[in-house]
Amino acid sequence: MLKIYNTLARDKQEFRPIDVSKVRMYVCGMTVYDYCHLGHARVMVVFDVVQRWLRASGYDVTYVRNITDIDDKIIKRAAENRESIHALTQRFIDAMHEDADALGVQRPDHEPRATQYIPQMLDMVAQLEQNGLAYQAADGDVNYAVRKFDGYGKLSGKSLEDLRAGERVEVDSNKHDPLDFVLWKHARPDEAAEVQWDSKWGKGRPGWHLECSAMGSELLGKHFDIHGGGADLQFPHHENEIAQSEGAHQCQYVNYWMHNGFVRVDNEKMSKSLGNFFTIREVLKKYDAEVVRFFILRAHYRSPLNYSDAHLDDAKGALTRLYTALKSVTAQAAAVGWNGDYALRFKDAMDDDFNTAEALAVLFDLANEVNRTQSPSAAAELKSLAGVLGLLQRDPQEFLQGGAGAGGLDDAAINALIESRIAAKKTKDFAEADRIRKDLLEAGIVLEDTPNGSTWRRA
RNA sequence: GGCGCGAUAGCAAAGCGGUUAUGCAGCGGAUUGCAAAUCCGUUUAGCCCAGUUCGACUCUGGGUCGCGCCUCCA
Repeated sequence: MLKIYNTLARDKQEFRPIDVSKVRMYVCGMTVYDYCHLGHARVMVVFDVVQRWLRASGYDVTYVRNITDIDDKIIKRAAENRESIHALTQRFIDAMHEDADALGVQRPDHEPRATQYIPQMLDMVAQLEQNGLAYQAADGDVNYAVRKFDGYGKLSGKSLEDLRAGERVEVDSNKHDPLDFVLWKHARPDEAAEVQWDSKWGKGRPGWHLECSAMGSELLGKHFDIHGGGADLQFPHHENEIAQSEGAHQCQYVNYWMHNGFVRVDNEKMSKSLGNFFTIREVLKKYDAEVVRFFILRAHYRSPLNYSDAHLDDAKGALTRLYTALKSVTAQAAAVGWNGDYALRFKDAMDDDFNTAEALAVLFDLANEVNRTQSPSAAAELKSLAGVLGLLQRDPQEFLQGGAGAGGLDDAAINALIESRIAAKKTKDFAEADRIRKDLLEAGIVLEDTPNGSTWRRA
């Protein structure tokens, strides 16, 4: 039985979908005005694994991950670049897809863009206004009246009084209450027509929180199973989503809220504002994408994850061990059989709030068995279980010999050197054989002699 | 100030009230011409102080330290 840590309950709970065999899941995706960084990579990989595990468990999953393509930062960046909003966002949507594909992240079933759901958002504002939860302020903005919604704070565990004590909320005299948030922003005279939509409250554009509420209910219904995102979205974004959706629809919005932990650099949150971020494509120049995916899945999704080259090197070494086991024994393609000891341990780990760290430990035990017994069925099990996590699906040789940098030895040169070393060994000229091996090692090539000849991999 | 999370061996990172986590690194052995890879064995743990218990890294309370949210953020 799958258990999920539900932020709403602050506890692990047994997962019971609304429809017995179906799971409807929404994850907050990217605001597309720049390249994705490692923090974005974590959300994508973590919820990709959630989605994969739900499917592996037999559920019919509908997975939605939105794209925010209208927002203050996008408008600002487009103006700086002197390009249209559309050109800017399309460019970074394409880049995001490249990054996600490289990391083995499967495409969600739907990737709704905010600008394509403006009518649904306006309907929602109208419904909120009708329910007495929204009002148009003097400046033209339509705001959400937070104090009129009873459950405000139930997700983040904050009370309105506590928030007030924080004194960090900017005072805006147009709001009835400083904690009210914007549903519909009135158009400014200097803003391009591209960022203005007509509405009964005048020209304007949606507030950030509104899109997820509107797109979620449009694609998954007013009440769905799982909503995920980074821990920094818990408040205010997800809290506001609940206020909007439940305030408009008068029913429970989401049953299970999941939040992944941050990627850190030097023990600090990786973020745009701190400027301490590494883009995915930057990291992929140096490390294999599967190594990055493995690095992310090595930690539990709610734990902090420290980024450094040393940690990536460590992940690379660990993944190399798994591929090395598969190199020695051919694994025929096989569906996962869930009756074996390893498979059951793996399943228990994944069912325990997606404990990928534990699941990977099972993979290493299985790799030991493969190395020990050279059993093709054990190798097949290793490959199929890893496949559930989106790992180990490549040809081992390709992984182990991949990553040649520019200027390095190519395969032909390596093989030629190996041939001459074998010739030297035949004449017992070990000094020459060792010299060749040393030269190769200095070029980043590790030789492994086996009874059947020599193989190589990149260090 | 309010709310929340965490502290595990040299590094990284899990489970668990009593029995080997796991990966890397180290040490000993097997194997090898020597290595590498692999296998076998093995050294390093559980922030501090109390309490509960026959027994706590694991539960409870109190400290200390770190991190996050309260403002855009995955």
